[in-house]
Amino acid sequence: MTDSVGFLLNDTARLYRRTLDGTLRDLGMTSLQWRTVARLKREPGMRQSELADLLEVEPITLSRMIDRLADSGMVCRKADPNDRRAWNLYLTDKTDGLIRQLEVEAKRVEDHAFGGLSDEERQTLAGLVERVRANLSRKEAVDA
Amino acid sequence: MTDSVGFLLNDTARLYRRTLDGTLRDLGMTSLQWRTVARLKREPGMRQSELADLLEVEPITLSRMIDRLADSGMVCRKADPNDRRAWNLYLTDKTDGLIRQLEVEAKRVEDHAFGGLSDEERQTLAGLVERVRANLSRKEAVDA
DNA sequence: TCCATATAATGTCATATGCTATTATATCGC
DNA sequence: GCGATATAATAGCATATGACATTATATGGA
Repeated sequence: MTDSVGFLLNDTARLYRRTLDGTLRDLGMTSLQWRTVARLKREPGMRQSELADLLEVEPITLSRMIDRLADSGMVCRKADPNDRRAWNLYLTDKTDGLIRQLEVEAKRVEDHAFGGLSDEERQTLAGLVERVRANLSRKEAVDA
Repeated sequence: MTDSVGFLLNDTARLYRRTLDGTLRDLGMTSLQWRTVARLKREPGMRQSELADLLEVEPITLSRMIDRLADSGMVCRKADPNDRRAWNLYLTDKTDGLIRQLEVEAKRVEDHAFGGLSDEERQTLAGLVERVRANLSRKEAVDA
């Protein structure tokens, strides 16, 4: 089992995450926090339930994560004008510098990880991994 | 950031883990538990500290994990004959059937994940990922 | 309209994990 | 051999997360 391509893929991703988490910790953020911020940057105004779904955590987990990010002034909640049960989430200006730092660090880790691979090899890798991802995104097939 | 090869690799591995975790949960095991059992199968008699190091969890975390596995009769601790501080860890006969089931399920997930890729493509993928893993295993280079 | 059901968010409790400290034992330098 | 230091395992406490329950609001059917 530990020699399979699946194991190799996961072990590599684990090393990747560990490396990135280390640099993130230096910036005072956890992995879930930066995923949260990165998503909000792409798509501001999301509801908590949408974001929790995208990040694949429970709504209550995201709720408390947003509490902390709001306490530290990085995220703000605004009442959803169309649904009084819901909040819309936005990044504050305070996060701009932090996000730039994160992008620099993420780029640094990526350069490290894919160092020595030509552009063509990177594209080949991306294409193959994308096909694996597409397979895994098809829910039904595992038990088929 | 979310379009990079690094993100793709991690997202794919995350889907892979999630799929496997789902089938493991049906067998009543968590991801850490099956990693623990798989390692012990490969190398019986390890000390807790060695195993914790391999699994990249804190010794206290593994200590409690072994408590639970021992309670359920899957692992047993034997006193290390050469070091009275240490335990040697062994799987019990009870786990044989479970490990076979795990291997079947792991194979099923792998077939699902890599379906549609030829043997040649799988080898290409494995080779490229292995080079990425080798890069990430070199600690020094991220900040260089 | 009004009731049943669904949904958004959050509180409570249980569990898993990490940090720090503690105990028992081993190893190293003299 | 003996004291200082290192190591194996574990306990106490703090934190992060998930399952379940609860509240407020929205939606759909009679």
